[in-house]
Amino acid sequence: MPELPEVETVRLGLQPVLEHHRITQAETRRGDLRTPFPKNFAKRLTRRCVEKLWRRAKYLLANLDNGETLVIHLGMSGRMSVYAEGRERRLGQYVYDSAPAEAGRGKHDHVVLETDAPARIVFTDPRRFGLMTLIATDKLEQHPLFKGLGVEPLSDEFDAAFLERALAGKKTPVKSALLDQRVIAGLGNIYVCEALFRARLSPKRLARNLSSKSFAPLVAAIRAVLREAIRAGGSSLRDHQRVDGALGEFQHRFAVYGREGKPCPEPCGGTIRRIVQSGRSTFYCPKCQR
DNA sequence: CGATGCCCCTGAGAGC
DNA sequence: TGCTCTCAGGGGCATC
Repeated sequence: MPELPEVETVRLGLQPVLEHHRITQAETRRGDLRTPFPKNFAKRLTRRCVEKLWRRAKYLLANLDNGETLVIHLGMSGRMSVYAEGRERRLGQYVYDSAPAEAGRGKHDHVVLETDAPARIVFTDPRRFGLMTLIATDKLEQHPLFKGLGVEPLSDEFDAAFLERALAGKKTPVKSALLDQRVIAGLGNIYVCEALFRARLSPKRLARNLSSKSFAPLVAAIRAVLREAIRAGGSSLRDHQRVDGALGEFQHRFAVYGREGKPCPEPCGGTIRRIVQSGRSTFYCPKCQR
């Protein structure tokens, strides 16, 4: 589920109760997610202060005051819920409820953190494709999870010249190239489809065959769709929610994703098609995407 | 190097 | 309130 905008939405929601706050208690409710939790995971989190909460690609990272970083990946169905202790109150843009006794005791609630905000943070992940681990902060960049990651699409580094260089000579379809986290870090299936639609590029075009003048509009489309999606709180299809349980809104603005058989939103008269590329669904308008 | 398929796992929705 | 099938926002791995 969660692509860059959803992870960023979760980060913004966690920030007020996690950044510059101390973890007073940590609990894992099973031994593993996609991979086992590291040795003494809960113990190593307990009494640590979070100095900074940030995002790289689709990973959430919490720098701790002991030189380790808590790394979180939401996989396909991962979710974070925040409950503030005590009376309901406003923190940042979210309203938190006090934590009911059962919060964090659900079938798919795997990790529960208490912080001195005070707040309870619950990680829920039915499919368990998510990941939580601890990595020495000064070795993050060399770690296998991060070593090969490409450019952040919302950074200044990501421009037409970069993308032209990155895709040069690639025989793979542009859709697959944009999904490749070694090229651009954080794009997923939804936003690649939406960005290609906005740039009027066929997902089937080979990356190396894009004309030089198509990179600037493609970069602009990627950045715009990500920014709009973040502003909308991400897309809620099945699992994604804000940390207060509210739904994202961007799914109502999809031009092509999940709209197979429906008319193209442009007045071209085309019909949205679904094809499969690298094992994932691609949605596009064959009439206006060339 | 690149493309494809399978795997991890659970739940939702469609079709019967 | 059945059963079976397909599909899902990710990503790692094996294979050809």
